[in-house]
Amino acid sequence: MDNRQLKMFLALAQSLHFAQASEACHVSASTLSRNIQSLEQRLGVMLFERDNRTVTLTHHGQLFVQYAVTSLAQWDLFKTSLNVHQNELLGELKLYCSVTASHSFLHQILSRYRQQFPRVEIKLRTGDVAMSVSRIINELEDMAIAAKPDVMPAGLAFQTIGLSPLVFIAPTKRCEVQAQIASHPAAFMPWSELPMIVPEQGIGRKRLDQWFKRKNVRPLIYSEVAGNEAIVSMVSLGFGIGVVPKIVLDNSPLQHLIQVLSVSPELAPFEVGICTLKKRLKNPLINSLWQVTKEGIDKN
Amino acid sequence: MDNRQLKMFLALAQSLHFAQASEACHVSASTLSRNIQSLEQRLGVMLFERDNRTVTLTHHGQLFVQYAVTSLAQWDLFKTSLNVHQNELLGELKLYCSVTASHSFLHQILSRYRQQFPRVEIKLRTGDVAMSVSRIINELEDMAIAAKPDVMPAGLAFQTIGLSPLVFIAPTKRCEVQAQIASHPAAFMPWSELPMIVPEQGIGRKRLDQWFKRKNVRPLIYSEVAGNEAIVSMVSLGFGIGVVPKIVLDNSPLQHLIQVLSVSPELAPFEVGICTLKKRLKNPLINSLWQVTKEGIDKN
DNA sequence: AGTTTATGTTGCAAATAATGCAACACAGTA
DNA sequence: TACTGTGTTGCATTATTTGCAACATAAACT
Repeated sequence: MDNRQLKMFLALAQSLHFAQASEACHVSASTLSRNIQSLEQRLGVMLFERDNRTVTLTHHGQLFVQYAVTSLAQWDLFKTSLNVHQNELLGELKLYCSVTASHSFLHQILSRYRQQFPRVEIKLRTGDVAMSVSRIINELEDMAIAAKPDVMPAGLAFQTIGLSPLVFIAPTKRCEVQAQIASHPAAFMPWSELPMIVPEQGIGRKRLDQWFKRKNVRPLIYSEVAGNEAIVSMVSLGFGIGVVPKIVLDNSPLQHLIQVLSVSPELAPFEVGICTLKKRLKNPLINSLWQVTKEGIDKN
Repeated sequence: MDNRQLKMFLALAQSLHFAQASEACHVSASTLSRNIQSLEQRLGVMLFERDNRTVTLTHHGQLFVQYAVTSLAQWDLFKTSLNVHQNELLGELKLYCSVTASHSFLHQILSRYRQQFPRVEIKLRTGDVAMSVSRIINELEDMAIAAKPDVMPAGLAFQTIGLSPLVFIAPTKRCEVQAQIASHPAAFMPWSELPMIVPEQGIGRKRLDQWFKRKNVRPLIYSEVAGNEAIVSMVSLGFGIGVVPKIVLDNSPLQHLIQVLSVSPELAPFEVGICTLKKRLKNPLINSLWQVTKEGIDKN
């Protein structure tokens, strides 16, 4: 029937555990539950036996596994066969993203992409993620990995790839800043006296400004820099406190010099995705990466 | 991917005409158009060549026809195989509907149903369609063909099968009523002087009452009867004017004695469907007919 | 026994997506 | 030129899907 539903079914058939399967499919347990119910209703048969403690496949469920597997395989097969007949998509694609994104999100996408479209030359340019959207709109790039803007510019197509919490970071090595932090409990941090390293622009900056405003604190801005990696560097050297998406930290060789501060309220997470101009989605080159990305989201 | 979309695609591939195909699928042309677009986008390939005058399958489209056909066939196959393993659903199903419905809608559904579930005994009872819902709610019947109520009673599952305009009918043979009608143009019909044969209760009655109220006319009710077929009889005999769903007329052996009056505004059409209690949908017997009905809707 | 933990399901409000109408664009025809 | 037939698109409406929170249930501790 519907591939998404088949995938959910298979995930559950494999793990026999709603919570795990739902996580694997990036949906809530209730969604999974209701999708299975709908499948069962359409087939007029129970697929799983659940007794609130264990989940097991019924006989019909086992048969349906076979169906689901072959059905999904045939879909993949067909799509692959299209590529063959397409005589190899050829051309070049200008892609922009931050250093971090190139290590994490982009890497998995591109590796899949390259298998399917080996003849497309990817021109990858890295830079500050805050610039992504404007570079797309000005058509300096074909596509970009970007943070989801709070208000989506008209004509921009955005597809979320993942979330990353936005966290406060501080140096761990002994220094003035570190001393200030160590001498106060988290709830009484003297924000107006702590030097901040803040992004020059972009979502991170906006979130931070709002956060301080809400706390009614005027921050002490030590310096404004471009690029999340730069923030990590500055902070690790003891210049002050910074704010970066957690994923930047995870990929940083400097992470052992950094500690995450717990603050309240937490900052809203960073939403990372791939974007391009809507009108350019018709371009086969651009569409190809767009589609591969879309499928990549559920496949892990 | 999604069966509904595959069916739309095949319908279009067959007729090569959006308007026709969309009608065959019971959707608007715009819906069909957008579904095809979405399919094309997901595949990253054009399936049809349209030049605003003609529609033709592309090469990729032709390949996709094969895929779609086998994919749908396999789904059907699987569902059939379930029935085999189900070792024949067995039991009896109490079904209620009007005489007319038994001739039209129900007939096609039951013929398909019987093929799939030959061992289920259908206890069919016919009667006034206006009684359907109450008989269901009181569990006198398992399922019923009914007119969709204006406000759906809680716990009632209703699935629309088709629409039928609600029309005014009058006798064609020479008689007093016929003379009155013939002597007035449609726009100046003397409604307060024409004898009406009206349904005792049900949707038809409500619609009619509203219609007169809106026209600010107090109708001359000659008699109140139960059952649309009864209305046709009375009208054909010259007792007065009636209101019935057009489908009743189409199936009546008396239709040559009847004329349809055009009125303004037209009455909202009658919505016919199958209904049962929601909680009873879990019953495999009831569910089986429910599902067969659901699939029957798109298959013509 | 009583509490805690683990797990699937359901009510409900909010977010998303699908739909049809009406307007539009475009190309033959009268 | 006006008109007709055809597919597409903007937009408001409707229907569906979703996730959170509350619930229900059963095992495992204490």
